[in-house]
Amino acid sequence: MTAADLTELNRFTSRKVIPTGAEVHGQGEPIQAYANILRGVIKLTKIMADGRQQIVGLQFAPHFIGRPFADESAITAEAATDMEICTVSKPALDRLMANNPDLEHKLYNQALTELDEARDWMLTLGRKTARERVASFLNLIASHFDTLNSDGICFDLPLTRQDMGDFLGLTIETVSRQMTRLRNDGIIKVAHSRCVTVPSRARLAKASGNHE
Amino acid sequence: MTAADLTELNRFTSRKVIPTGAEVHGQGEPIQAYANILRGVIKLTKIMADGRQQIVGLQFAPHFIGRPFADESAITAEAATDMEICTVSKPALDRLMANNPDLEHKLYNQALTELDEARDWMLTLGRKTARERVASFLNLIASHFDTLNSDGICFDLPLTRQDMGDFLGLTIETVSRQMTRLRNDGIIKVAHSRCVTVPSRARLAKASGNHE
DNA sequence: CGATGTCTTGAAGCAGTTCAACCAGGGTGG
DNA sequence: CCACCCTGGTTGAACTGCTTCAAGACATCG
Repeated sequence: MTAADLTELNRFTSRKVIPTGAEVHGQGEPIQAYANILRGVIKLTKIMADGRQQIVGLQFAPHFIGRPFADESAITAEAATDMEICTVSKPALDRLMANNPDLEHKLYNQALTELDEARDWMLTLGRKTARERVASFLNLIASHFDTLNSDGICFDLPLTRQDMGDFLGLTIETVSRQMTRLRNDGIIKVAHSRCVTVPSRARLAKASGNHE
Repeated sequence: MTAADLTELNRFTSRKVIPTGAEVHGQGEPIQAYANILRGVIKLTKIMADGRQQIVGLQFAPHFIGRPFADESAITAEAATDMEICTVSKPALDRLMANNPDLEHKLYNQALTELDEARDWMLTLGRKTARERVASFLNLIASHFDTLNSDGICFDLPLTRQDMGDFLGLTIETVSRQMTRLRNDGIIKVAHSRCVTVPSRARLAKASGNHE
């Protein structure tokens, strides 16, 4: 967004710090506000009546969260980590968007990116093996937290094993087993179960099925 | 779209009839044109290097096809049935969109709908059983071709069993087996493998896992 | 009619789930 | 300071739902 957009927006926004697990908005509830992520990771989940759960998207800073032009949300947005967000009341942003094609254009672009990501993930869910799925997830996270170290890329996983399972369409046990397999194969190094080092992005990408 | 939009568009469009299996544009190819579906069904697929395939979306008339603001397509768009489309050159529509926030707004809205649909399907791929997936697919088609009959809703499947498998993340054999199971359970009636009758949408929805 | 592509059915195999036990870290309270 | 528990993670063994492989049925078309 441009500085002007942001200044305009700031008049209707409020900054919030929210803890892991907090719900930003719930599935089936009316939408009252949008938000921007300043720090942390949001997970977007869908829940079936019998409790089965699927994470349908992860969003990182400085992403926009919300579903314009709908009264009710079909998904739950929940803090995967401790985070900081900047909320905007729905009517305020809707008004701003109506008068500002440029803003709408930017949000449109983000929606298209999310659509590309969602479709990428559909391939992962529909056609990849458990090992490839876990590698795909690690690869996704690596692409967002690329703290380069002497031994490669190093990062903390923003998700629990349960969340990883819900994102990958697997059980927690399968995720765990595939993590140890990837560790034994030397594709990742694991310090304390949440802290991962990737010596070679290329090898990880290969394990994820993205290249032949 | 408004009549004015359409008139403007028509100056840069050409109508085409294309047969089943024809590629509208291919994965990894530069995007040269958009299109509107007048009749028939488009399948959007992603293919892995080793040949595994996933259909990431189905589009029906009068949907718009294309990925604005990208030079290259990440997916293949292919005719699932014989169809009629109306193509628009990319530069022409891009120009029109830049000068016409209303048009962009409409396309934005469609992208958001596609995003909702993609995320719905992620739940299907990640967490539903084979039976539920096949029922979900039939339910999806039923919602687009609701020719009401004396014995319920009746329609022709626009996809082969292979395509259904690629859409559902299943093999062709599993799709076939679940179709016969749904038939034996009285949830559908099948005339000639492509022609299906649904006596009760409610029972089908229940089998798809959407209600408890 | 054979020939070809699409669909169904059966039997065996296997990847991922389920169930259960165990382990590690990190509060908390006695 | 240690026993306690509690949450999150790992590992093992048995099971099962889907896949794989193989054969046969059905329809359409030259």
